[in-house]
Amino acid sequence: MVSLEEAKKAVGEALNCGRLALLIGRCRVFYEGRAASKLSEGDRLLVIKQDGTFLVHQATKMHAINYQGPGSRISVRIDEGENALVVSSQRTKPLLERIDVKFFEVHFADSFHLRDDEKLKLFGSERELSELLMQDLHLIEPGLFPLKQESDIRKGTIDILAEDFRHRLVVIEVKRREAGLDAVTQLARYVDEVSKRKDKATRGIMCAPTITPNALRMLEREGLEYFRLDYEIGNPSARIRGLEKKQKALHEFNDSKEPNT
Amino acid sequence: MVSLEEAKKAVGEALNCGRLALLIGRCRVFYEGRAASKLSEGDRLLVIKQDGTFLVHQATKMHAINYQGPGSRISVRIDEGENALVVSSQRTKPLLERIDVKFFEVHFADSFHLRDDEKLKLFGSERELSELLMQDLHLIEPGLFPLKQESDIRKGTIDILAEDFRHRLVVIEVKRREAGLDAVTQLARYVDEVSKRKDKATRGIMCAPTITPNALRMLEREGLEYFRLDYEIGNPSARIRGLEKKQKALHEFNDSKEPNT
DNA sequence: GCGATCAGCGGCACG
DNA sequence: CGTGCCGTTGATCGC
Repeated sequence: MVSLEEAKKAVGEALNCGRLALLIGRCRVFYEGRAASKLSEGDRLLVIKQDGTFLVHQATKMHAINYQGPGSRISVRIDEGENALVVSSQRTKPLLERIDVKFFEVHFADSFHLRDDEKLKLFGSERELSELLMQDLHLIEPGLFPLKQESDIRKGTIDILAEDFRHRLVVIEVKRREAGLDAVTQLARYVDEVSKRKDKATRGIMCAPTITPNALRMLEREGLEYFRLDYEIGNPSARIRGLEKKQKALHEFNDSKEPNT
Repeated sequence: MVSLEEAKKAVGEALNCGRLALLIGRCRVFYEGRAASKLSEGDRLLVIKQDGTFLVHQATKMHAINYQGPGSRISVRIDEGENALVVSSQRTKPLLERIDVKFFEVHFADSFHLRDDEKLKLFGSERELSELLMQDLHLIEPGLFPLKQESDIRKGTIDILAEDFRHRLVVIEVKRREAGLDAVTQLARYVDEVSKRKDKATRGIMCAPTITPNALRMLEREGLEYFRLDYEIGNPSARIRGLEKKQKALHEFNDSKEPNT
């Protein structure tokens, strides 16, 4: 158990010296900003980082139940009337937003200096897959020629723009995980834009490890193509293992408008 | 400073008693699963929750640099050769994923019991706005009649389905924040689906506090409508303040295909 | 359990 | 600065 005064001192020290502050105690939480929330009394962990990051964690779940990103202004005061320690975070960045955490009891409070100059090295991002695929377009089909990667058009950003052996434009959308309706809609939007802009017949290809049945149905109805993208994540980088054209069998179109005769 | 043995004991105790564990120290982090990552030596905060949540935080930024959601299996061992404490988290849920945090020095390690039965009460969600709007459709235009909220169609979920005074179907998409291209695409998808399915002329209305210029251009080209949604978040609930039809002036269509005659 | 969408999304990279 | 979009997205809700 820590007195409210001691806890206040610990947080103040963290703020002054640019250190990490940790607080554990029984509190209520109040938030108002883009949305609003209330959380009644209970034990929580409060993490305050030197950049203004402000995280209120409950005992379970991954995400902080209330939070504020870097850049928020933090203040501490003791509410004599309620005999509570109030830690507040305020920012003005997207909007005026504030969080108040009112501690009635503090079980732990301290500050720590974290020395850390390292940045995470991440492998297996979509960008990385896209770059790999860019160099191996023949995996999709022979004669496919890369034109541009990350091509900005008005309706968004095309992962890969290519040309096939018949000089048709090909828009390729790469997904590192299962493609859903949103991914198909995205691809359709790009194909639409490119074909109109260039006034050329344009193909659209979705490359993803899997695709939901619904999404595949819509994709094929829109005249787009799906290739199953099989990839492996080595530690220095990812590697494309295979790429296989997939198509629904005709009889699987069981809700097609045309009967099968 | 805490000895590796003591730190191991603290984590073990947390695991046994279903408590929250906090570890601060100099470590390396290794992750492999849906992606892979490496993080070289530095000071970090490790949070382990009773539900298996596993968070590695650096000194800045909101998000944990490496993480694992609830349900992961945690283990601790001391690597005698390297004289390090290795805390690992493994799960199999979406895939086999593991994180290893190798501590060479531990500055702090303890476990805490958090008693907390409360759930966050959040106000101002899209669902809430949608419900409010459902009861005030006349704010959009007189004679608009609500048919259904949260209507599932094959291509997704329609926020509000209504009928106007001419008995045309109206698909309404509500956004609590700025509408972008994706939101417009989504609405267009629903309108397309509904009009085909019911074989009726169908309108599409986007209600959002703001809309990006790009999105507005695309929306109007698709023949959809935008209403500026002005709302306020009181604490017990949100309130719709106003709803105003917005339309681009003709001269703003500077890249329209048709000249203005 | 899968599937689609929301999130106080956050964060990044490019115009 | 906006704007689009990825994310080891996570979390929720409806089927």
